[in-house]
Amino acid sequence: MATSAPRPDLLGLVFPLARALRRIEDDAAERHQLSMWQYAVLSVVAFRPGMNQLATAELLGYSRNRIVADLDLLEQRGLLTRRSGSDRRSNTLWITEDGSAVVAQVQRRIHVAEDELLADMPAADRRELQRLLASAATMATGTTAAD
Amino acid sequence: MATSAPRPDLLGLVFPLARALRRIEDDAAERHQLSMWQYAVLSVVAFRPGMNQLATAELLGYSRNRIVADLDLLEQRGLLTRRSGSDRRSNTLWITEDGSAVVAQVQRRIHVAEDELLADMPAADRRELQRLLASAATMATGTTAAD
DNA sequence: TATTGTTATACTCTATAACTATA
DNA sequence: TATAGTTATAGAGTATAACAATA
Repeated sequence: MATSAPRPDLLGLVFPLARALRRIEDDAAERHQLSMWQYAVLSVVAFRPGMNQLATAELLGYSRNRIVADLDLLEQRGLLTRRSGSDRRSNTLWITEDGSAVVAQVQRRIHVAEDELLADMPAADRRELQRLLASAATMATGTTAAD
Repeated sequence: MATSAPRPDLLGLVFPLARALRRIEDDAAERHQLSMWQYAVLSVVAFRPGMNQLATAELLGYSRNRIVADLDLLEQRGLLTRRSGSDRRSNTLWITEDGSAVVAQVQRRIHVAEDELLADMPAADRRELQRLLASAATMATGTTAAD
């Protein structure tokens, strides 16, 4: 009589993948002297320009405190700009041409590395995994932070 | 003509789920005054007893340095025991009855919380997500750390 | 009074190196 | 010489609180 396999904790399945993907993003961002979070912020600004700092941080599940220093660096490098809008307390964030180029380059490298990581997974499974992860992410946050 | 959606970074999909699952494990472990890693170590010892410290740490993608203090605490609480085997440099790790009970309790709570988190996902999708995550985890590590 | 951005501080986590005892 | 376990330390990452400017 075969005993059924014990139910695994989902984190035990997600964690190794998350760690590998984190490493991929770290490495790709580092080639442009960016941290993973700096790249993440920049890519949100690239795909959803015009939001203020707080909304950008919250979309990423990041902190309004920590985003400040990252934006300082990104702005200093000419990858984005801060503009004060009608509400003079808040800064809206706008991507620059250089910023767009950096996001595109980093993202290209990330996608190549992702494809290598999952090379042995059939394309249909990969699409299905992506769909299910997007669905789970929505349940985990109430909204999706993926662009 | 509709523009196709830009390809998302997989980390952007995995991260929110991983964070939610991490929080679930933190909370469940904390009820027994354990950290997530202490619970993870204990559960490896429960399901794969007799391994030494190094092998246990490596299975988790954890550090042989950091596992020491965790094992000190777990042993002190009577949740596991260290025994020196034939090679007197290495300690094999063994679960106790109390340890098994704690793992079972924490895991039960984790599974309840996971079910709540993914309550809106059809059961078939959840099984499929689990299967695909297990497959991806294997590719990310060369072996699966899930028990 | 509440909100956005900002800064400072303390705390946790993590990585690294070095030591010991065995082999 | 190499390995398992252990310890100490420095660095990175994170959370929290408080302040200024504006609403």
